[in-house]
Amino acid sequence: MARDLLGATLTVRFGGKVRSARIVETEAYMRNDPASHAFRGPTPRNRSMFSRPGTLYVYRIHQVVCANLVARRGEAVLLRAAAVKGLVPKAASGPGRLCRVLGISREDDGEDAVSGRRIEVRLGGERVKGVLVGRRVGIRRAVDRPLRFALENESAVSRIRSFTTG
DNA sequence: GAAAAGATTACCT
DNA sequence: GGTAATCTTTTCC
Repeated sequence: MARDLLGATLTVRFGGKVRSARIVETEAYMRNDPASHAFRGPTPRNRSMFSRPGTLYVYRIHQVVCANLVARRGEAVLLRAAAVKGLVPKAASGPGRLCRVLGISREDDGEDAVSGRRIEVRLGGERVKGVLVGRRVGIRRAVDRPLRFALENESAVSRIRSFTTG
């Protein structure tokens, strides 16, 4: 699903406005994955990660928030970068910047992104080409698993140098 | 209760 | 390339 979300459209509704973005970088956090927030089972923070597929899991880290989409119960995809319509490419390069520029906050934690009240993810439909694969960023455990995905030739992708495949 | 760690970012050299 | 800022959650006593 992390792969399939590349090229998907993420739409967020503010007050009266709509901001739309193309997802260009993701990471997968799986079951039995020591790097996953869900590894040690449900806690108050990661509760929504065990909810239905399509649920948003939004958490705070340092000074920022990051957003995930639940793939299966206990597994989620971190949205790392997107190309936002009408903004410079680097505006949403990185999970914290992505949430900031799209107005995603912890109040969105647990919301459904498929039926889409405020936030909606719509898959592109066609299979994208030129997918880069690499190690996940910023983790200390399970660092070697190839669970980071990004689109080639997208300047919104963060830390492009660290990819191993592509 | 207290301490440590962290799916980051901005700014430094 | 490295590190400080900053604050919430988890874990441990």
